[in-house]
Amino acid sequence: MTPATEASPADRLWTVGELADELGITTRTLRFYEAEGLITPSRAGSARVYDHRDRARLRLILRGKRFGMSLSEIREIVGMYDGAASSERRQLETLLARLGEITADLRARERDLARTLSEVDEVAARCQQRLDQLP
Amino acid sequence: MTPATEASPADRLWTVGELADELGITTRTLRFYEAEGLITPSRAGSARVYDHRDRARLRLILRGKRFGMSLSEIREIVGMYDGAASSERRQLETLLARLGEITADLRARERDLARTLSEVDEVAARCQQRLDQLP
DNA sequence: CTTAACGTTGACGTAAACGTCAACCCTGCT
DNA sequence: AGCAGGGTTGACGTTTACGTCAACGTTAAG
Repeated sequence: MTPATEASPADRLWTVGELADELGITTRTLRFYEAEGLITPSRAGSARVYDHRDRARLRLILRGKRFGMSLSEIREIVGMYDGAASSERRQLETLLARLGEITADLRARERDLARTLSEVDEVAARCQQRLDQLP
Repeated sequence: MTPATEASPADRLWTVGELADELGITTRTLRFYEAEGLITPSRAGSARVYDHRDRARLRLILRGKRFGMSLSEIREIVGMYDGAASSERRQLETLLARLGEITADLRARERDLARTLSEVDEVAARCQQRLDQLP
C-alpha cells in the first residue's frame, strides 16, 4: 500500500507546467529557483524534466519559505543533502557544526512563533470575554 | 521583585536612537514602521518619544518578522490589540473569526517549521553516521 | 559662539523574489 | 498548411523592507 502523499508512482516525470500546477506556484518560480541553483532538473532536449526527487526538493524549499527562510538559507540546507555523503572528515565536521547552528536558529524561530501564537490566543480570549459581557 | 525581562521601570521613555540600539535595529526601521502604521509613538515637539507599550509592540513586530510574517500581516495583528476592546458585537465577532484564521495559519507554519527541523536532524544523523564509519 | 551629537523630513538607491512581456521553437491536431 | 498550446531564453517591471544620502533644526559642551 503506497502512502497517501505518494499518489503518483516513483518513476513519474513532470513538465514545468505540470509541476508548477501541482505545487501551486508558477513556471517562472521554477525557472527562477533553477537559475538560483536550488534545483537542477534534467532536460529532454531543451525542455525541463522533473522527477520525484526534484519534486521532493521543491516541497522542502516551499516549506522553508512559509516560515520565513530566505532562498539563500534554503539553498544552503538543500545543498547539505549532497554534502552529507562526503567521505572527508574535515568537511563532515564543518557540515555538522553548521547543521547545529541551523538547528539552533530554527528552534529560535519556533519559540518566536509559539510566543506569537499565545499572544494571539490572549487577544482572542479578551475578545471572547468582551462578547460574553454583552447583553 | 520586578521580572528579569523588565530591567527598566514602567515609566521609562526612549528616543529613536536609544530604542533602536536596544532592539538591534536602525532608526530608519523605526521611522519606516511608523510610516507604515505599525506604531505611533508620541512626540515631544517634533521628536519621537517611545514608552514601554511602544517597546512591547515593537518586540511583537520583530518576533513576527523572524518567522516570516510580512509587515502587513503584522499590522493586522497589532491592530487587533485595539479592536479587541470594542463594544460592538458585530465587530467582535468578525474579529474573533479572523483571529481563528490567523491561528490556523500560524499553526500551519509551526508544522512546516517542525518538519524542516526534523529533516535537518536527519541530515545531521546521516552526517554523523558517515563520520563514525571513518577510521 | 560654534561645533558635535542627536533629532527631523524628503528623496533616491537597493536586494530579494518573483511577474510580465517579447520573440522564438516544437508538436500535435484538423 | 496552419494554428493552438505547450516549451525556451532574455529583458525589463514590481513589491517589500529597508539603506543611504542631503539639507535642515535643537540642545549640550567647550
